[in-house]
Amino acid sequence: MTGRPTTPRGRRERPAKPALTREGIVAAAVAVLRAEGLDKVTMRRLAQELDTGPASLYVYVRNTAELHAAVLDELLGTVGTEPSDGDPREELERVLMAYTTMLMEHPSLARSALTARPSGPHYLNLIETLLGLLDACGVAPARAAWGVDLLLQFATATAAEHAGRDTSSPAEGGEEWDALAHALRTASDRTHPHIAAQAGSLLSGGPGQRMSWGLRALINGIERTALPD
Amino acid sequence: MTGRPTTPRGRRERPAKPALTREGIVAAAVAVLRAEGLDKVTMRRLAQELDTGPASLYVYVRNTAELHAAVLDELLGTVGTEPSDGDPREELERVLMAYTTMLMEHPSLARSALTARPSGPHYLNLIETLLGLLDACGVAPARAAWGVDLLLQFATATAAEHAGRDTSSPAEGGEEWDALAHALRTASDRTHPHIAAQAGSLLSGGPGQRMSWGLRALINGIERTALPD
DNA sequence: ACCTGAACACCGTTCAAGT
DNA sequence: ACCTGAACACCGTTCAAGT
Repeated sequence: MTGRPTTPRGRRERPAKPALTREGIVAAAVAVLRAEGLDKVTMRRLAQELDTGPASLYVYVRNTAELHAAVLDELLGTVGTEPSDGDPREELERVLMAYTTMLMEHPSLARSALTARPSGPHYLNLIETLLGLLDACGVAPARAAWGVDLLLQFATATAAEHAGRDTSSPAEGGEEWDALAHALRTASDRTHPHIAAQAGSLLSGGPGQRMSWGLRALINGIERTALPD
Repeated sequence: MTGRPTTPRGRRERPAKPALTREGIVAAAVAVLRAEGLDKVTMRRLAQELDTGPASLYVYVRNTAELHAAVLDELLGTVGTEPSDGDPREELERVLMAYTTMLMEHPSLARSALTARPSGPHYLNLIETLLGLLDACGVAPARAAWGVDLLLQFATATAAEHAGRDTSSPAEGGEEWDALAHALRTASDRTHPHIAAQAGSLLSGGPGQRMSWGLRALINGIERTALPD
């Protein structure tokens, strides 16, 4: 019974408890996010994963919100931002759809992103890309600058709305939404004539159609609306 | 030492532990929200407030998210929805500003609202009002129906973005935002030419101006963008 | 049916102490 | 400087048992 000494010289037994770094923490966070969702990405859980105590993480990360923002910037690396040669409007739609699709796989991360915006390199690249595309669409630069905010907010919020619906709790979020759908469908045309008349339209369209229409409406609005002096 | 009998007959000693009802729970939740913010509106805290155990609340409320949605619908009662005679565009802006302003006093509630939409009477009234105003602006009914979603999402998300900044933690959220502002200001014009050129515009404007411009852009976009067939 | 105590399985963050 | 154990002050939700 000599096997498996508890303090071996060999470096291969375990990854040998890698030194704690911000990158290591973020990488572990991304792994836990992919495997089990954002609400397992907690200080305590990460500490456990990295074989230390939660207090140690606070040397590298200010708080949970900052950690989530760093995770999002990391995932943003997935969203392609290579320049393209096609119609800039279509490209704009494509990039924002890609961003939204990525966030929809982690809707609770989208929720975080609304409050704690990332400021990492990938997020900057995304902003740069969007400004370039709006410019290519002929939108005045100052409008484009404010417009980027609007577009990113729309994409983020759209993804955030799906939190609770998809991954973690298939029941919960769905029921809230059903409650609203039911209320709209059964609204009295005496007290709520417009709702009663438009119930069909209010509930029509899939998420993709809504998103796509919303983006086009936003872009149309941005290029036509003058900034305040 | 006879004072303060522990089981008095008089009904005035305390409010006599009012019977548990959904309304009572929501009312207590609103009170706690006003006094101490949403993150004190917890099942445990409410139970304590109502002189019972947390388990008892689950008879009337499915979970915390549903409770928060009910609280929001309650607060929506504050947002005036009386018909007006002025310019419908201005009125539209006024109503949505009022909605946003209300939510900004409780930004974390806005965050909840993005996921768990209310479906109570006050929310329905708001939708009805918005549909009416878009109609008065001459927007085609089906576009108005999809547009209401866009407008409410924008207003809610704008309020939600301020969570963490204002009430609870004056430091935290501000620092995240500063990080982005700093990154934009110092972006290299070699790698990020558009950002470098537009840094001023990207960071200009107060929340009120941004909100107002965003609403106008949205309305312009909504009335000009055809629905998919 | 309604209500409850107690338990299960967690959280974020801080701080004094160690190395 | 970096790292840690332990503590403080909480959470949501469920369940078996009572009335």
